[in-house]
Amino acid sequence: MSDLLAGLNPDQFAAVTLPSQHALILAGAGSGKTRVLTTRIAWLIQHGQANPHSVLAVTFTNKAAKEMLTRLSAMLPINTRGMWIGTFHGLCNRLLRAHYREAGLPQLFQILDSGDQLSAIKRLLKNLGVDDEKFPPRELMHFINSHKEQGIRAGEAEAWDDWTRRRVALYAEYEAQCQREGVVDFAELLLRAYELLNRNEPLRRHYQTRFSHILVDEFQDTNKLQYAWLKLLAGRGPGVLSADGAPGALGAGQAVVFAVGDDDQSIYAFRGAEVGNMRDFEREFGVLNVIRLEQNYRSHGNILDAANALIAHNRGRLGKNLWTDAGAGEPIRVFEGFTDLDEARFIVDEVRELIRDGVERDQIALLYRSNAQSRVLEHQLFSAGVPYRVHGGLRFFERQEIKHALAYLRLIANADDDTAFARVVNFPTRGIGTRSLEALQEAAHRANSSLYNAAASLSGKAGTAVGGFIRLIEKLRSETAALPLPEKVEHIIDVSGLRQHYLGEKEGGERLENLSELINAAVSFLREDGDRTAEEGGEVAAFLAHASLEAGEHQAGAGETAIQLMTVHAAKGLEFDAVFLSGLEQGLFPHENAAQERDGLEEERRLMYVAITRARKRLYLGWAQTRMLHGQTRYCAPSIFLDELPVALLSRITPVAAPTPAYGRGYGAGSQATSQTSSSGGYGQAPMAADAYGGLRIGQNVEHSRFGQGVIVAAEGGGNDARVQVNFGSAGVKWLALAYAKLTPR
DNA sequence: ATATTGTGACTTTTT
DNA sequence: GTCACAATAT
Repeated sequence: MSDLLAGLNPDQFAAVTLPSQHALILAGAGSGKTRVLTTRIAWLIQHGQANPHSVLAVTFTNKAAKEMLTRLSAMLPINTRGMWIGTFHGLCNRLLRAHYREAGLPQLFQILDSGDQLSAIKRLLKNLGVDDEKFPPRELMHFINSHKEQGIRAGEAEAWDDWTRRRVALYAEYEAQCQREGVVDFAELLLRAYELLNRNEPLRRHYQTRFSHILVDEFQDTNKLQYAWLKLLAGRGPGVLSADGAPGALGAGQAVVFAVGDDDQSIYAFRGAEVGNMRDFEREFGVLNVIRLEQNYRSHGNILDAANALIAHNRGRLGKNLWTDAGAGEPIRVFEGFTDLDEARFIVDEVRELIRDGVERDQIALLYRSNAQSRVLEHQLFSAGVPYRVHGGLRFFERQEIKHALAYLRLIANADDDTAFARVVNFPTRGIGTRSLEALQEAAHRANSSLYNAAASLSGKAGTAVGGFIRLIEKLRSETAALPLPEKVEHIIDVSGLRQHYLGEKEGGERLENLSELINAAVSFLREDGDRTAEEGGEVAAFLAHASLEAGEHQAGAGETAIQLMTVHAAKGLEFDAVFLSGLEQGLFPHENAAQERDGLEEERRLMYVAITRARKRLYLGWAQTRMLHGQTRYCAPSIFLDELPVALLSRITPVAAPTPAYGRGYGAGSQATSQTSSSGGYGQAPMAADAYGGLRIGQNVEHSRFGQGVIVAAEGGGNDARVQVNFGSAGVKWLALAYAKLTPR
């Protein structure tokens, strides 16, 4: 009973047992956020403040939602199945399925994932004969989505110039097309659900009365629309997107909102997240309870101190300082490579040492700012024979063979789904080329009908290829009507010719495996979520929604434990014993594009903060003087973030050589006097010992007895093999072995 | 209908 | 440098 609260620290305890009033929990990294959130729900239920039916808890990822459900069922002897715990999109889907008529949707409406949405837009542009040079589909997609995320329909969108007027018109056309086809994209899911509740008063009252407690995870990542949706459900404000609800006492039909978030970990502003929602929430809900969770259970002291010092450079924070009683631990290791290759080599050497010392492979993470950086690391790991796993990239339900199979399933469920139709009319190829397809588009456009209907009415003319396709779909529909979902899927894969197609393909083996896996996915879907299937429009619709909303793991975790490679974004929420952060260079991290964005540097800094706080015991920060980027060698200065870390916490280790101060910002010129920055341990103005590179570094001017004056443009190797490439101007560019050539620094 | 060549982009990303 | 996508050639 009371062991629910056992082991909570005072702040956590306070948060969990707060009275039924709005609350904002500022939960620092590693402060037990999820635990507090779930225990709060359990506590509310246990103390009769709420019952499972009246709780709504919302997260951003399926993973977080699942985690919450698992923990909750471990804490309480209740059935969590019927509870409204899920992602924003998942819950909106549930709402729309339950009230599809009121929402103006067909019962079996389909959900477009971003890939589907993009092809839908491309198709639209083609149909309308719009020049996709002037209106790039991706740009248009972003335009449409960001409007929807602000709650702005095409009819209400403002346009300042011709181009935008045109884009608004296309937005309207796109809305019409989706409506005609009975499909909704991700943003539409939220906007529809919002509008449904907003317009339909009885329905709104129903849900407002039903939910007495609303809990929100990762509140700093909510966008405008999500916040508006929350306000609506909480019974705040008349429902106009921008309107304030009057702060004050709770009335009937108002829910208590418990929001958990960390403004310092807001790293998704680029996709519409509004940290400002936290302040707005505090103000608009008249939040009386703001609790800070600052005790960190993850990292050693030095790591936390570094994180705190770094994030202190941001302005307008809600304020928070992490601490731990775990002790200072090891210093943060800072290393520097001549090239990105050097950096990678060093990392891999160090990784191998860690493994030798008994660190579990999956407790080691290699983090980077952008995906392109993984290449060098992967290469080195591969040659060293260290097993690794790269996160990100194609996910299960995004694979083409899976999308094809699902498109057949979609088409059977909803013949108006043109996206699905276009995907598989000629896959596997059945002689329906571009020409017949254009004729179909034309006919469909004229009749204002779906491609399928156009094809069906056109195919009356003899046994055309198109007719064959229609008959195939009809056949599939009738043959599979009575089959349970997994058999339906299997039958479709066989009869559509997909299996046959991949059987004949050279590299089709993996695709065939994936198709079999899809059947398994259907089986486990029924096993795990089968009970909600009825309220979401039947097995097929529920499964398809599942496929769109939960794109599946990135890759099957193939047995062996492996080093983890991922972007810093992908690492949010995870933790590792040892973390390597590579590419700490100006222009890369912070990324150069961030400089153009409002508060771009601050978001980059938060990203760095997230990266640092992933580490439990050991943290490595690395950078390289030169890096191959876009096929060109770039000369790099160390990241400004390195300068923002207290020198006392760092230990400089330079793998190849300790170079001299030379060029660029951060060294020599300017920063020497104040050089807290790049001095101390290993480099900076410290006198150079004789070493492999003789105190030379890239960008440095040198003199050679025969070639004259030059500048070092590259370096490789170390020790006796150390070589540098020098541009001597008119004398040419030479590689020189340092063991032989006499180079004098200038 | 498929193979080949060319062109351009290229931060981060869940749903 | 390399990937994806599109226009062109076979």
